Amino acid sequence: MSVPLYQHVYDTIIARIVSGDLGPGAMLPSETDLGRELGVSQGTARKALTALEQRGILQRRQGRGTFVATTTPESDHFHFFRLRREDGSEATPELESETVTRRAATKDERGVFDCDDVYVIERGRSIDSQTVVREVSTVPTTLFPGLSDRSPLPNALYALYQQSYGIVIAEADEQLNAVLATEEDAALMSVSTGSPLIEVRRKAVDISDRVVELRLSRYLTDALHYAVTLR
Amino acid sequence: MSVPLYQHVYDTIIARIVSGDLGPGAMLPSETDLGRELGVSQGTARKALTALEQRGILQRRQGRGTFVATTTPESDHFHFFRLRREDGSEATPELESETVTRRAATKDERGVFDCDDVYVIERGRSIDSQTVVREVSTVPTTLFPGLSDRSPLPNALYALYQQSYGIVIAEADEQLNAVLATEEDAALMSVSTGSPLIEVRRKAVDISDRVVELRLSRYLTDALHYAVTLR
DNA sequence: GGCGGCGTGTCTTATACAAGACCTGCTATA
DNA sequence: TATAGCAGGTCTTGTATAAGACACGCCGCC
Repeated sequence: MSVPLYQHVYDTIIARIVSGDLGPGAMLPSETDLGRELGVSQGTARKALTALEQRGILQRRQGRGTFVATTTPESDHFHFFRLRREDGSEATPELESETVTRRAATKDERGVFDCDDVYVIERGRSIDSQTVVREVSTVPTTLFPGLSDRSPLPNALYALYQQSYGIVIAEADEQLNAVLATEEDAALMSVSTGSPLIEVRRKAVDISDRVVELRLSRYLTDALHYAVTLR
Repeated sequence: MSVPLYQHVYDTIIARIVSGDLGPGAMLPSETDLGRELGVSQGTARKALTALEQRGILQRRQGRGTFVATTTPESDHFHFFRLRREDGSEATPELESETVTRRAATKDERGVFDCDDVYVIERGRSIDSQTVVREVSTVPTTLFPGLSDRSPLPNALYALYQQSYGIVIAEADEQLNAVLATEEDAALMSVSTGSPLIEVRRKAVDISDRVVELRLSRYLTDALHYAVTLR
């Protein structure tokens, strides 16, 4: 018995979510039923559910049941969108401009995506009527067929990924640098060239550990800041 | 019975660590003994230990025992120091300059620290022979008596906090902005005035949820970046 | 509106065995 | 004789089971 039983339960649930068998918001069987179904005890099923809950993939409510976490534009969006106002409040960005194009993947992209073509989503977004975000997302066409037909895309891309493609983002690795605004930045963001910006390179990973998106963002942090908690 | 039993076990262990009863690296009683000592079952003690392990406060090794996690300068330091080289490798900063002073707390500081006086630690740190970090840490004198006598302080402040004051940092809230280098920055970091920097305002919280440090850092991100993983 | 039942997750206990780490002592071998 | 190495014993945590008491949310019945 090399892999523990609870790991099997864990993997099974992940597989069901990835396959679309369990959609966002779907209710899971009770711990007892799940255990019986998979041939383990309630406690073992519970252990797997607890682990999935802690990864944020499931939500449990006493008296109600266990549900697949829903990436609502409001709640989960701010997990991966870290800009906050100075008082710490969440600021919902508005879509200002968008272009979606398709092109051949670069060698690097082919390495992470294992795909020949990519969609490139360029967007400008504003908070409090000030354009403060400029970002370029790159996703493989194999995982997101027909994405360009859906333009304009919703504000919260990850909610779209989940609802329309069954892809649940679980993790995002970000690398931040301070840069100076280019003329292009300045034109879009209505600041002067040479203003300081935060540039973020993101690698987004879904619950089955595939890299599903690369993103390059530039944030204007005059009235906002990038907030993060380290534990 | 409003609070669960495992919570009591959890709190007891935290209290023992905070009081210095359990120092870094100390071995805890076995699950069985701990349970017997606190009047709960082994499984309940285990639940508390698991929660503490997940918070990174304890380390368990099968066959060995359970230990208070040690904040080694090498391992845990990088939990809260996020600068990385472009290839993602950890870069150990060297202390370039340091001054420790004592002054009266501002109104804001009094609010978070509940203390009249603070120590202010100003430091410049370098990576790969290039000064890239300039930071000002503020800590309450009540929690860190005699801190100024210890100057020069070790590179990893949080290891000092733990080893000499029994204060274990559990969480750091950071707010990042892009700024331009002032003349002061430029002089210390050997870059030209107006270079883009990342400014970080940090609030460090220990395991008993006290704010124990405020820190303002400026990072030069030409050859490095600030790396973070969102989950 | 209030009460009670039912289904859910939550907490706690008890027990058993598996697996890793360490020590001790025996034994085979040089 | 000295010692390397193996076998067992015993400590630890890790995994798994079963069972019961409890809390919460919901809904139907009175």
